[in-house]
Amino acid sequence: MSTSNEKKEVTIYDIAAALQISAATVSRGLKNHPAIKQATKDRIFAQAERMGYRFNTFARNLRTKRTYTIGVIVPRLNSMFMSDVIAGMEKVSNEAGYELIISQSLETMEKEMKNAVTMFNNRVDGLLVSLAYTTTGIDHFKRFFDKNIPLIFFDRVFEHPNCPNIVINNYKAAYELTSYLIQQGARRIMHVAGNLNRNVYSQRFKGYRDALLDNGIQFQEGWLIVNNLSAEDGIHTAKHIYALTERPDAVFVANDTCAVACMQELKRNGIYVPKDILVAGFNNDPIATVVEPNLTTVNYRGPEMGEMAAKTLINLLNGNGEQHTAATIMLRHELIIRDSTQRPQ
Amino acid sequence: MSTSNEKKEVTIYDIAAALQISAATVSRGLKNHPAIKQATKDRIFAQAERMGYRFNTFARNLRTKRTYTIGVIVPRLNSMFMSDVIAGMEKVSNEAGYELIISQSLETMEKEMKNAVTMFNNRVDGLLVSLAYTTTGIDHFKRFFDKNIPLIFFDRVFEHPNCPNIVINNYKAAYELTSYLIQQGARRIMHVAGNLNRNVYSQRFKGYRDALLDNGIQFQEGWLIVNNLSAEDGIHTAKHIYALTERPDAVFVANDTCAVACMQELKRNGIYVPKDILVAGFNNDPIATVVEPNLTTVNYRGPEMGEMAAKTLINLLNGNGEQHTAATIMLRHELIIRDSTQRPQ
DNA sequence: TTAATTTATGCAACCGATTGCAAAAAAAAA
DNA sequence: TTTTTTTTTGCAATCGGTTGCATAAATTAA
Repeated sequence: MSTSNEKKEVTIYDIAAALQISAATVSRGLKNHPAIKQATKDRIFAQAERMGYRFNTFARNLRTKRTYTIGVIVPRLNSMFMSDVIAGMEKVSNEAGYELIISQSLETMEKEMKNAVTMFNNRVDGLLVSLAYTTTGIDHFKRFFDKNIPLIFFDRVFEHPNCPNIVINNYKAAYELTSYLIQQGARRIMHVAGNLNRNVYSQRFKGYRDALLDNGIQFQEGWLIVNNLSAEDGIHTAKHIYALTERPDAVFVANDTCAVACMQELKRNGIYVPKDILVAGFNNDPIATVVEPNLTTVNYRGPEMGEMAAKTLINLLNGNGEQHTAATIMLRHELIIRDSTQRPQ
Repeated sequence: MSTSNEKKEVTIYDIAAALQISAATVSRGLKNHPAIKQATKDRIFAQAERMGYRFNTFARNLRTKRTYTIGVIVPRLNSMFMSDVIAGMEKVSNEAGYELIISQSLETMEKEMKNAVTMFNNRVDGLLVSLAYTTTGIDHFKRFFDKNIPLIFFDRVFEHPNCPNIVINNYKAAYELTSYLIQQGARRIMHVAGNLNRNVYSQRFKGYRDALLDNGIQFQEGWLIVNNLSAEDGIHTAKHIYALTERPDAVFVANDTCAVACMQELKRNGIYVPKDILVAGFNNDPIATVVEPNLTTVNYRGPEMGEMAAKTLINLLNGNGEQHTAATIMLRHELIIRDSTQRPQ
């Protein structure tokens, strides 16, 4: 095993012995317990410092059965949005004395299940989850419910009596965006969605469809494309559109990655945006301002979502907010209009 | 405190009692110890399942003084590169029975120091670090050296006798890229670098400078711009270039974000890439293939770097590789030539 | 059938902080 | 000075696996 030239670890017993007091006093002193005289505390801290003491989290966890740790499971870390979300969570958590354990499901239910087990074994006090693409149910979180470990979904959520949800109003955002496209003169509007089992995509689809409906446009089956919203899917979508005899005059894609890829492939095939077709995305990724023309999209602030999720969880953990734990918290979004949907007159 | 309607936790003692055997046997059985008869193991596992037993990590950690946890500190999570790195680390770690604790320094030394303390208190068995932008020294890792906790730097590294480094050959990559620009006919080549205290930027600068030198081009002080390589810095850089009386005919920027922003701002000011000026970046971010023209850059595979870093660390932890722990491991990179540097004839 | 091996299991002392309760010390009241 | 009250501090059991060493059980050899 490991090179074991580490010297013996210093414990509160060592400090107690050196100071001729009891370990109990040291334990209390170190955590600033009011029953300990200031003078004693000072001596304890000084001695701890002098001996190079480090607190043993495990001994405490073993005893208290709490870890002051929050588990986070997200599909992927590599988006500005997720990074922002996590930064927000970290801020709130650290201020409240909690640590974060982060893991990514890489969009598969299988990995998500493994992550859940790991989190469970690491005895996180609570869990913040945004569901993977392929997740079909949430039985893998049952153990958390059984043990009364609070679980909060954010962004990609699941309706469950035990779980508050933190989301944006995907329905409304899609409705607004679609209405805007109609207002720009579009009549044949396609929608590229992700897995409709995920709330974010089903809600966006519904918002889109209802906007059509409310504007007297009959939704046609062929206008809906469901795929994984990857860049490759964007290219496929463009090819599909290109091959249509009756082409759409606008496409609303449920994320920016796919929208951008689609737009570029359309352009390569001589279909220009926004001249020939309007394109809009969702998320406001950095690429949206790089692609030409710049992409119209929906922005929602990640830090806010992360903060809200962490705050809600910590309130639950501290026993506050039991009286009024909201089932769903909706954060605000904003439509960002750029050149990709500005029909030239 | 928390709603405490959780039932009593099941322990190996409960399993032992139910099966009329000793806790020691249960403990060994659960971890598949060869000294336990298969039949006994089967009974143990079945009983554990039946009683809803969950392993207590803390009791083990307390006893073994190992956590099977690896700490990871990175500047930011929100890049494809970092996400890839972490995916690679996770793969190798999980296969070897280790968990990852990930935190981001958000490019500041202050946060990095805090993260280091957290990791230390969480008793990670080892640490994988890529340094923040503003980090000026590594005293905050001294406690790890003192306790003989292995620390490996990757990408943004620091030379230290105790720490293996996992990097790419930034010098060579920059040298090759610059040579290529010269070959394309460029003679007045600017370089936009990040903080020169970070190896990645100083090495890229040196590679650039030596390539000039070796091609008989005299490096001029004004050709070097040092900034934070953000998008805003890219715009500033473009404005700076625009204002020059004697403009460069090529710019080599040390990352893609900044390169792209710079390119776009140049374009807005009527300076066209690659007609008027060649632009190259570094990293091969997704935006490099979205911007027009597509950006020439240097690719290096994150997963490989993550895997290598984790492997090296785990070898150290397991006591292998002590005889030949390399001080520096260099991974391969590749020059990716795209339109932004193709001078039209 | 008995002795020599091999295999399987148990004993019990750890790891280090926590905390209810009791007792000692110090301060205030009588 | 004695008694009462308030502060401080200590005792000791507890959390739940782990593991060296000893012993019992099962197998094999004699």
